[in-house]
Amino acid sequence: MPFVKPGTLKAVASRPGRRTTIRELAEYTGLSPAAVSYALRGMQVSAETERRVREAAEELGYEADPIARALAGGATAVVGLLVGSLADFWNQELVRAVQRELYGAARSTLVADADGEPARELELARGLLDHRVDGLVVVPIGPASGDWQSIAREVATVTIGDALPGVSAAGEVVFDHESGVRASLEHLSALGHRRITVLSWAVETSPDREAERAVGASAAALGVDIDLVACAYSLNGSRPLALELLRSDERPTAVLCLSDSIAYGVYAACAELGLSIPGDVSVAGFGDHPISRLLAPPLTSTVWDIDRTAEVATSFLLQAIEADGPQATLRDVVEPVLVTRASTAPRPA
Amino acid sequence: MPFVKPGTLKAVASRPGRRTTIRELAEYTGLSPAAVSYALRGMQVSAETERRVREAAEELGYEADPIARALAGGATAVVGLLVGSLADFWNQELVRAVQRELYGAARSTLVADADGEPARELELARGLLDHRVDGLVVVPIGPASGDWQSIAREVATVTIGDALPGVSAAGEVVFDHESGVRASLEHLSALGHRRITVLSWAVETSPDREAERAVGASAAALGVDIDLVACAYSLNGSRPLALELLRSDERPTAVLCLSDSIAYGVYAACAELGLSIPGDVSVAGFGDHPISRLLAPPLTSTVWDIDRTAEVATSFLLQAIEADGPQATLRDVVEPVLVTRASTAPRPA
DNA sequence: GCGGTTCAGTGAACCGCTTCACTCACTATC
DNA sequence: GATAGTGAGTGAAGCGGTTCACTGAACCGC
Repeated sequence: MPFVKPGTLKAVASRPGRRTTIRELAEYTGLSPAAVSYALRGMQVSAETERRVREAAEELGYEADPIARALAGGATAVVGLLVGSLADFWNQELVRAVQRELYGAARSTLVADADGEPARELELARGLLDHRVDGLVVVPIGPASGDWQSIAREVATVTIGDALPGVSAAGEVVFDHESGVRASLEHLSALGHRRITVLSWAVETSPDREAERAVGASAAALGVDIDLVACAYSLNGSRPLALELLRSDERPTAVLCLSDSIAYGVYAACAELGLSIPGDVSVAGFGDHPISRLLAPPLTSTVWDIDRTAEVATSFLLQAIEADGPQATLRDVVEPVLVTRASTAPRPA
Repeated sequence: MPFVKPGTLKAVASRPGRRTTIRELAEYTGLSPAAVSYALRGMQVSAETERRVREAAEELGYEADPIARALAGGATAVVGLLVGSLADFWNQELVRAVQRELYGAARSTLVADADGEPARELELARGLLDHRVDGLVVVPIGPASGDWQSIAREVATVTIGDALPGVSAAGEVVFDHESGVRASLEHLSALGHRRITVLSWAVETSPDREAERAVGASAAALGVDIDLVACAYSLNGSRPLALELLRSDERPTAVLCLSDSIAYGVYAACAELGLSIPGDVSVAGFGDHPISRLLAPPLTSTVWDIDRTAEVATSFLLQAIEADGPQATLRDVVEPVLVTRASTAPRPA
């Protein structure tokens, strides 16, 4: 609480050396520390006592120490946020949005960044647990595993984007990747593109992901040729790859990037090579970061509503934390909306 | 440590229910918990004992519990990162960069976002302290105050961007705003602009900031008219303001935005109003976010090297944490580099 | 051979909160 | 009217480290 709620400041600032402890509060109210502890959490005590304790807490500016509370097994009001890559702009926005929601719920955020390496995910998650986070929000990039299951059993866990199959998380906000991919490929196909390169960060890390499977399925249905290529998750990561790709003899006429950040790298590469978008190559993104519409040219992309995603995920998490026991998995599917802008155009003759 | 260092995973995963404690390790080695504690931190014990303890720790997969350590007054390996606004893209990148540096130093990050409200800063900083962060990285937006001084005394604090005057922080990575502003205004002035609007997020929150003072000084020297306008720190915040500004009868011919994010809002507004950049209005940013060069048109901006800033700030912080006592303030000045791109052009006739 | 250091290691208190097991007073039950 | 049952509150034992004050042995020089 103190981390985010008003009122703290004055109190803490006015302490001479150290903060008020529960024992002092107990002494002040003439109760035992145990009673105070219960009262503050609204358990076991009479209404009258609770009122008295709260009043005293107010007067003395008492705020429970999150660290002590954590050690004793209580809640910390800290939530862990584990993202696959902070270099990805969509994820950056997500962090902001989740942070904001959690601030509203009087909780702070321990952020961990797997930096594109799936192998780090579990390690980071464990680290978050070591810090006694009350809950975990994960944007997974790696495969599910038994370790995840055991983590999900230990702490309320909500996934965003892809679910962790076989893991009974407290909540899942999943993207309907399949329909997003299909819509994008249909769009490009309708523009006459027959050879499309799909750049995905997940090709190697979780190749059986829905999105990648959808690529194959849609391609078959549409009769287009697809090159599915693994690509780092960021502007700087995708630029070199895009350069190589666009320099090759068999340059595709269209590139679908499974993240806007990747598309930005393609833009940078095109600029370097003097290629025109969409004159020489059409580019589509995924996620629709707020900046994408401002690019030259504005990027065709698929909207995954960041604020709503964060809001739903947070609400799932808070519900799970309150419930404090295994519940049925809360689930929400985010439907994509394809926004066509000037970065995609009919295939050049 | 466990948060980030390899080796943890196996160990922790293999625990049946709970992790190894220092007492178990003591029993295993035949020493007292105190000796083990000292040994693990390389104090007071013989080399032989230290070796034995480390070996045993390895075998048992022992990792100190950060929470218990924190309560007892030790280090947590958590660093607090307080930014003025996570809605600002430059700050988002900074968070990523700092995170990355800290990961390299086996530390995790508690992120707090003042969301553009200076009044929240201190409260959030206090909250970070409650969580016993070993250090604090602050990108301040509000004024300095005695409270900051007391915080800086309690924990190693490094500021980025603006310093907190009067506060003896452990480190300061300051931007040479003055020279950045001067270069930008000279550039616009040289292009013939005589009425320039400067959009700054700091006008109200810290009006005596160097950057804002520099605006006045440079304007006088160059003989241009300046409107210094307060503006929220993000795309969505600046767009409405920009709309209003550009719709007015006295539309400026040039806008200098003291953050690229603000410039993005101006871009969005121009798009809505059908105004051409730089045909109708020249726009310059500040910070040079990696995306700025990809906009339509590419944004003239002032480079503040994010990765280097993060690197220096982190190294200052780590030095201060190691030193663990008041030292002289470490200081680094980041020099701006103006990059002129297509968003600025001669004043329309 | 003796007082004085130094070094390695010990025991116990403590950080501030939670919770278990228990008491005590009071009410409901037969 | 004795017994069980309940609700409110207490005491003390943790949680897993750190650290202070202390002991015992080895070493020092004279």
